[in-house]
Amino acid sequence: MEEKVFYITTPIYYVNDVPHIGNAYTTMVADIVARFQRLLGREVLFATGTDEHAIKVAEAAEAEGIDPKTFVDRIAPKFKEVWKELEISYDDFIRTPEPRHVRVVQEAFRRLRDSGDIYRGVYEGWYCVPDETFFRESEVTDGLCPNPECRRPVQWVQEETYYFRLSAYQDRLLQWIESNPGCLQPEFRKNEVVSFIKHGLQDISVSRANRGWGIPVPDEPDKVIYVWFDALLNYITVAGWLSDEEKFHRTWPADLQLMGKDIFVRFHSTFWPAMLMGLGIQPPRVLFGHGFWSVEGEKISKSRGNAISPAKLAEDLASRSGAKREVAVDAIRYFMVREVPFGVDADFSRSALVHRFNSDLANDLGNLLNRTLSMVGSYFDGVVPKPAGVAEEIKSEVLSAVAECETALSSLEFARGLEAIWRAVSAGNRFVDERAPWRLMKEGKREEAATVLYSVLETARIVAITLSPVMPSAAREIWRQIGSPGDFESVGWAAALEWGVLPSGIMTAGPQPIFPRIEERKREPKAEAGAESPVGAGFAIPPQQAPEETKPEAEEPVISYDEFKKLDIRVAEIKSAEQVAGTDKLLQLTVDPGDGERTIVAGIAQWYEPEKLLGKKIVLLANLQPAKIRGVESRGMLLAADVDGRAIILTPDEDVPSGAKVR
RNA sequence: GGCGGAGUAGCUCAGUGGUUAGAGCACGCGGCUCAUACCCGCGGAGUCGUCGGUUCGAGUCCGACCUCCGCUACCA
Repeated sequence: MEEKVFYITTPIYYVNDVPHIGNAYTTMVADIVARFQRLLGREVLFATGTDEHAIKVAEAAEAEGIDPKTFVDRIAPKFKEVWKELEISYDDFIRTPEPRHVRVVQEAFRRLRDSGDIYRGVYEGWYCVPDETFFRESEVTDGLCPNPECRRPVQWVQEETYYFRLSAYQDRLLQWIESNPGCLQPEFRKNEVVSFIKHGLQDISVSRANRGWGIPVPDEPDKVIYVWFDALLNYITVAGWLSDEEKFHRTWPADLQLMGKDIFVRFHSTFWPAMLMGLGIQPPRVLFGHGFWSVEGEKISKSRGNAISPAKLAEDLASRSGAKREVAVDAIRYFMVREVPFGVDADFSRSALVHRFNSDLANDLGNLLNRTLSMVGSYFDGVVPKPAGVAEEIKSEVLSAVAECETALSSLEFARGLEAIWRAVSAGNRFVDERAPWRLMKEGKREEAATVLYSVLETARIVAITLSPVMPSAAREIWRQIGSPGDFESVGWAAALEWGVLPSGIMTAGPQPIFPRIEERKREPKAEAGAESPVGAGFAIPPQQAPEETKPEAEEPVISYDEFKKLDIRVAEIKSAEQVAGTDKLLQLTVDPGDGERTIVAGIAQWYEPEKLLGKKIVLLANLQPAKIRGVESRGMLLAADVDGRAIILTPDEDVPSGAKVR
């Protein structure tokens, strides 16, 4: 008997949405799972695709004066391009207009109609064309679509339509959920589904008037099939339903269907399994509704213009760090599954990405490889040394990390899996530190040094394997640099469970930093972490406004310690001072806050003479947004006591060096 | 309004009723010098949201309340 194929799906995406960080996330996660399963030796079918029959699509085409098919034929390939850039290893890419799919949809419709699950009725009420959604009379109060994202005018329609008897599946759905623990994940979203179903399910309209785009209802060409009915069925089209029964038998039910939380409850956890039940097909094994990404704390929306393109983001990251483009893609994949537990909402911020990149990838992993290969180069001519024995302590740490990683990845706990890998990385760094091969070499203990370095290379080999589902290119590069022979693509997870596989005597490729550190600002690394840099600091994330400033605060505002930490206040020496031409209050000062001279403008001319200020130590707010005052750029603010409008400069109680931090 | 979840270190979070509540990051100090100014070690005055209860013992169980979030319903 042939083994079940591991079948994993993403939703199929609307073709009028270019992939952004949100829907790329679903696809990246699916890719990670697919690669992991292949690594474990499973045959995998990983499917994604495009949903092209929406009325929105037809309208967008019309707006450009072309027919819908031409329109989608132009857009759909762009998805493939983006997925390729993001290293998405899909096996099948389905487009809903494909004949194999049209046939499935029509046949499913016909069968459900024959069995009575789809019946003819009349719909009367409000209809929102762009949303393709019907609303009850009570829901529409002002003639506008009740969907707050939409709010466009609705139409009163009265038409014959087909309904799917969703209401009949209430008990069967609840029973399915109850008797299949884990079929709806995460758990807290399962509860939402149960609660939704228990409130009562209404039959759902599954046809629309034919406006020249969509899959026609069998025998009734004046109607087309509702896009969700159409779209959901893609999952069984790909699996071979009606076209390849043998394949379908090996593939269905899907092992994992991933999607965002927005389409989890109503569509994937309710309508979809009910449709399958009506067709006599098993529901999928696991449906997973993950959380949403915000960007710099704000909801992703086209109108805000913060729907960042992951490909563009990778390009920017690459250019800022000097990493190869595919490594930058890997870094983004890493960030998105490492930053938060899978399932919950998360925020994508530039500073968090840079932080992860520098500390996890560059410092911990990259540098481990770099320092090791560098020593192998200088002590052993770049040849993998022969160990004198097995270093049990690091071996056991690494192998237990692998075991935990496997458990975690199997249960979709990616962050935990990566934490486990990083424990192996840390073990490597600690081992190098404790054994200090540079000291061993000085003491002439060459064999011991060989054992240490070999052990770390072995750690790197194992890390490369376990990391490869998340970071395929970086993993391949690690593999190459340590000189590991053989085709990396054909290595399996089992090779990570064994210690001592890397052959001695082979040449390494020498250290070439895979993740070059991103040096953001040379002189103020501390303030950088939390601060939002106001001026174009790279990355395609638009600068944010500061909304908290606009709220009127009647009471004395309180700031958190965190906010205080953002202030970079330092002692600075005044090097020169002169009146700003044409003003009577402003002095232009050259000050040295410890990192070189800079110019600031201060409104103290009425009380201080320029000559007397020379050499004086003042207190400077150094990271105030630069401003041009009377044509002079001021990069900082002198702090002074305000006594009835008069400024009194603050100076240190004792002489302190320029640059001393004030806190 | 109903249902559900969350509230633990500066931040993000772990934490089967059982000694002095943990991890990572950040911060501070020390060490090392192979390495991408990296890495390693050490450190912490936490009302475990509030109040009450059960218990020999509660971050953990129960009740009430406060705050935030999600889903759902907006029907007297």
